[in-house]
Amino acid sequence: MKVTIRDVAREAGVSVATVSRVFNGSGPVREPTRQRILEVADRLRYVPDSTARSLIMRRTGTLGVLLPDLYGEFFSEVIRGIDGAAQARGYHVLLSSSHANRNEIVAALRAMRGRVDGLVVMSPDIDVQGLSANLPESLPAVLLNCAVNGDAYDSLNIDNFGGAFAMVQHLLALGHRRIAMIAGPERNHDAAERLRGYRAALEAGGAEVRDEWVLPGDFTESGGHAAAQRFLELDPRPAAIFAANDAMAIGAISRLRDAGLVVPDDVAVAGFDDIPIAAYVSPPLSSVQVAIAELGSRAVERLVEAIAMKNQHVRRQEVLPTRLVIRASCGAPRSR
Amino acid sequence: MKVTIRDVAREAGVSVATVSRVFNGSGPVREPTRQRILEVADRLRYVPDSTARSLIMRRTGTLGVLLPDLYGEFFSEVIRGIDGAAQARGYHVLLSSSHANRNEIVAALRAMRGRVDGLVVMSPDIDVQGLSANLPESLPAVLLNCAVNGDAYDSLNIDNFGGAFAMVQHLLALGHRRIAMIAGPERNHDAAERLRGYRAALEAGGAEVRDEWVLPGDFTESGGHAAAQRFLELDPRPAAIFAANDAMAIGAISRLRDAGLVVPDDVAVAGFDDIPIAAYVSPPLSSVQVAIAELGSRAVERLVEAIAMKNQHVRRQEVLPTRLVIRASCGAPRSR
DNA sequence: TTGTAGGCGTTATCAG
DNA sequence: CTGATAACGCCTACAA
Repeated sequence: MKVTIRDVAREAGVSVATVSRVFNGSGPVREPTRQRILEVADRLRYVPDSTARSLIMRRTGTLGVLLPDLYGEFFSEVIRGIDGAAQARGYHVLLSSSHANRNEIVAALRAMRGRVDGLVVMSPDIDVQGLSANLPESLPAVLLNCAVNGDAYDSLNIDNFGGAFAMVQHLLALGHRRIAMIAGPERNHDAAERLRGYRAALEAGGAEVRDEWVLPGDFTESGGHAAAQRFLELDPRPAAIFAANDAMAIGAISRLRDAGLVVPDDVAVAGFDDIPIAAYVSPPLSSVQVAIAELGSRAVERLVEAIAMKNQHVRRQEVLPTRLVIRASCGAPRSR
Repeated sequence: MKVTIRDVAREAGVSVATVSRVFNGSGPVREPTRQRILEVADRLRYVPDSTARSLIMRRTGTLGVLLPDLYGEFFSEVIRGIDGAAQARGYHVLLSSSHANRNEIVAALRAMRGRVDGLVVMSPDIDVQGLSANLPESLPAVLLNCAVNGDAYDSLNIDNFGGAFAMVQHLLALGHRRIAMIAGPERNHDAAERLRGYRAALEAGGAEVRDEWVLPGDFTESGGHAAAQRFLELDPRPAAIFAANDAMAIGAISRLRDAGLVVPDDVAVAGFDDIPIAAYVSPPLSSVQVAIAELGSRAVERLVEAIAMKNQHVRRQEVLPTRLVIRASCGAPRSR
């Protein structure tokens, strides 16, 4: 049978209240009594039942994390950041990932109700409106990479627009005039912002903007590969490609190489995210660096704060800066 | 205030027992009554409190997952497999990752006690013995990639030895006689097995085995990069490199290229894991494919089974097969 | 078919 | 300082 606080109390010759006080540091307990209780508890291998605790304390000590169907290193880095920060603050992490559409997110959200003290929700799919209807007002939450409209939620975003703008600006400065883009998923917020940054930079630089130069993609290597295929059929063919993320950039480079093109001599390529592997591919990939792990840890910090404040705090919309990392893949165009 | 089962009962003019029966499908309830209760519950937005449920039912509906400090795509794939399988079976996933040493694993293990119905533990660090002392006998568990000694635990392993053996055998068949290896972390079980497979294949093939050809590594790209640096200083220099994982293989290729060497013409390279990106790097990387996501989902399947059987089932030690994926990076040596 | 009442293991509020 | 005892929200015999 399971050993409960009663067993310890009986064995130590005290009441359950005293045992409880010892384990919670609440209320005073005479030192000898304390020692005896601790000794007995240890001998009996007593561990407080966390379920019973959360029932009466109305606190689970758990943070819920809802993630979409993420790929590769981005996913693991975000989790690493979240998990690390949560552990540091004494919280557990209840993870639910691979949610493709809103219905799945909402379902997962309901399933987590009551099991967590707060929620980190990453839902780059554009419709957050429906989400808000299913987010209990009482449950603290931090939104990650969402198209957040007003100041109704705590949110954390990457500076997608600024990063894309800066990278395209850099490509222009290198002398590339015709720049294609491999876009991210249709309804993805990050993807949309990066596309917007691309367009804005082209306009600001007085470069040509053509719809046919925006190739559809899906954030995967194979998607980038397929997009590069379409790129090859373009006429005239742009001199550079800006991919909405690194995975697609790498997939694209693979296809270009198969076609006998040399990056960056024939086509310059740049990505977004600066995943760890970007520095090691061939040629090393220029990218827009975002502190992925920090995105996760920062979200947890904010969430824990919101929980402590019992939601009586001021909601903030934070935007994490990006940084250009220039490597060989976007080298200056072949001089002529 | 929170809406409880009592509120629903009162509002519907029945007892809490009936409401409970409706929500659990336990016991018979007259249809009209059922409908009325459901309607009231819906209107009141009643959701059963999972904490109270698990307290009395002695079941949390949650699976604990303990992972070491994993890198990149391997990590995300395992999680994807675990999470998917858990969701499919109606379980939640409590994640705790980035555990470097045994102490941390043990601490996380204690912290999870009582919060989960079972445990998936991945602990490739060689000392499982200490782990067993801290695993409550009553808690079902499945060990992943552990150096499991006997049949005391349910376990799941990759065929590290067989995969490494097959790949090195393939390199030998291509005509490479001198083959170096970039090893994984010192105390890592998978790494040790892959090294053993490498050595066995060399011996079986009558090829030379030299300790200096085993370069230390740590499963990261930068580790592979550094190992390749040491490889370049070898004299005579082997014609091929077998890296204990893909990340290191990619890091190594990067360093070789910087040195002006062409893969596979000057040096053949092969990796292990076959992470998704392996097919898209330059040159495409030959690797040993393991169904990473399946490793995770299979573990969950086994765990759920163990939970259902209340640990009264026969423990099994399962080994997942690997498959050689040959791409350009290990092409035949330059003819001469 | 439905209701009553006794826990599940803790914490918290009072008295003592 | 310590001990009863009432919640916390729910499930489940046992009765009716």
